[in-house]
Amino acid sequence: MPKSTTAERILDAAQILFAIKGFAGTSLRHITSKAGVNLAAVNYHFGSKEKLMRAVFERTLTPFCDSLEKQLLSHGQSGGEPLTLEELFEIMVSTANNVYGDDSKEFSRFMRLMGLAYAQTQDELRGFLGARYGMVFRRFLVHVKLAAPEMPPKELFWRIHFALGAAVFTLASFGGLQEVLLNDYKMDVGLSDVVTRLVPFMAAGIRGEVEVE
Amino acid sequence: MPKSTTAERILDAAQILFAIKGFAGTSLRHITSKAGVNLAAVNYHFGSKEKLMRAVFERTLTPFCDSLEKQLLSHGQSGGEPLTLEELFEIMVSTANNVYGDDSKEFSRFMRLMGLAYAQTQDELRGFLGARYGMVFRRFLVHVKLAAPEMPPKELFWRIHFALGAAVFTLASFGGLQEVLLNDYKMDVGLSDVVTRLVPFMAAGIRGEVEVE
DNA sequence: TGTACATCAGTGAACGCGCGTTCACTGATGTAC
DNA sequence: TGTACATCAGTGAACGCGCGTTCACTGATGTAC
Repeated sequence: MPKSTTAERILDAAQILFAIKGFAGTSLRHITSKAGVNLAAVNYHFGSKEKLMRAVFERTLTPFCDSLEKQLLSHGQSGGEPLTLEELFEIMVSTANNVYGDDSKEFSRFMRLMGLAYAQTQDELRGFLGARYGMVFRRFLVHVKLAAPEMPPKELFWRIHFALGAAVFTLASFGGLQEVLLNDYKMDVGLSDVVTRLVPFMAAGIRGEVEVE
Repeated sequence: MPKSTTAERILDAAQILFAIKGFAGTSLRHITSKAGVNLAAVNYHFGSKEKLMRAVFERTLTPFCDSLEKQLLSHGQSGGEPLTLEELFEIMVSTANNVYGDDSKEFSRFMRLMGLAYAQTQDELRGFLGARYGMVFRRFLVHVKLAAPEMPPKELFWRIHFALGAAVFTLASFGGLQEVLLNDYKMDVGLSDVVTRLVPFMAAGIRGEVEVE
């Protein structure tokens, strides 16, 4: 029935389990039994658990970053007005939507992985991600600077991370928060609902008056 | 030389290691060897690794939450003007400063633990923290609502989580970001620097115009 | 005051278990002559 | 076309290791009579 290859099945299972239990909390036996493949297949296809984790991140991040980069480049060379903060964030959102479709489960999983990546300062994952995807991030920063030219670089640096934090943190815990809202407020919300609220929040936070320095 | 008790030494070591490597990634042997105590002492004093983790969170969170609650209560019953968003966040900051002194290492560690707690939806830790500290959080929410009375509750719910996300995420990764700033921008920043920028960001984000619903 | 017993803090060694990884092996498919 | 060999995907079983936990034990301190 499943047409996917062994390597793909492993990646699928690993992505789901890493997002739930974290890297150290997920064993290769969990992954292979969920994927319905032989235990030794992980080391055969990926070499080690560590390399499997990189492959999971790479498979998730690469389509998103490639697509985002293309969007940013096309806006950068048109020579017109620089993008506003709202437009920039909307580009990120629509890129994510294009890549992950309307599968909010997968999107949430991706965000949980990103949150985990940040949580794990310790190991070499951060270095790997920085080396692999740092350029896209820096290109994005350039656009943010153009959108808020009067902001001191240091202040802007922090505000961008505040905004990213708000996004990653909220979207990674989306499942849990959705539950709270349903139980305490009797309100059912979708992921797109949150994203729609997130964009103006980030833009307003970044644009706010500079109070120090 | 060390006057602290065995249980305290274990808590100290566990807090540091959990913050760095996460819960699953830290073994009791790491903890006890760092603490310089016998391996069996963890189960003697705490019963299990799981209960040790709860004790770590409890020791870190309780002084902060107790102090915060006292502050909020004293402002709540004075019957004067409701607190502004900035004042509310400043209360959080000054409470944290009072509790953790100016030891930014300890503060960062605390934030990393909070980030980890959010990252781990899976296990029962979230439930434990919700049951133990939910009331302080709800009391804080009441004050936020008073500070932004015209905001629809659902919108406010999300914006508060956006703001918390910005805070937790940034402060948890403070060490790493500090390094980036030093390498790429040749700028050395302290924790208080970031907190000072964080408060207006959160306030501006929450106060921003409502665009949907 | 002395003695018997209880409680407490801590220890050393072992327990079974699940971990990531390795290895010899199978069987199918592709390639060379 | 047939045969020999190489490559590839996958497997089953075992490897040693570190894991959390347990247990019988020690020695110091406290309490009762």
